[in-house]
Amino acid sequence: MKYWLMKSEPSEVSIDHLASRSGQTVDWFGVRNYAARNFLREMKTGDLAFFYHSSCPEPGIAGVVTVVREAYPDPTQFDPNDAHFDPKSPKEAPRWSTVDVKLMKKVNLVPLAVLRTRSDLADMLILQKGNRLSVTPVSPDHWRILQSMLT
DNA sequence: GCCAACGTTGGC
DNA sequence: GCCAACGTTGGC
Repeated sequence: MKYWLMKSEPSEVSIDHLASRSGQTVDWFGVRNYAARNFLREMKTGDLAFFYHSSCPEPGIAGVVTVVREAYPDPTQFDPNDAHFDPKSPKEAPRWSTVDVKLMKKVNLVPLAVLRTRSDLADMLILQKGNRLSVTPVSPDHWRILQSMLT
């Protein structure tokens, strides 16, 4: 089993949106970056991920989710009315994938500013300068450390 | 709103 | 294949 960190803008899908959905499940639509997409395709049912709020007043880890459906074509790439429409994505070989994730637990936000104070987390991908990947792997060590910080 | 960093596009 | 231009991300 692997560990991940997945960014979402709370104005699009927040941890509370997820909690209020039927089955507390949502599909991770809209990833349009090849490196992030490749990580989505590596995910297996049962993998765990931190749900991270980005591009908002207080970015940070807001919850834990688990993968309940492995990668399948992201339907929004074929919808001309969707902001994530990709006219160049071939129907027979869809460019973009999504997975379904289910809420495990909501936690008290662990702010990015706190993550940055931790020398034992300094090499997390999310904390590297210029990192913009919306889906990143998390090492078992980092996962364990972060678990102990969640309340 | 600013801006650094990065990814993608497209001309050559 | 190079690289300039452009668009996007995302923290601050």
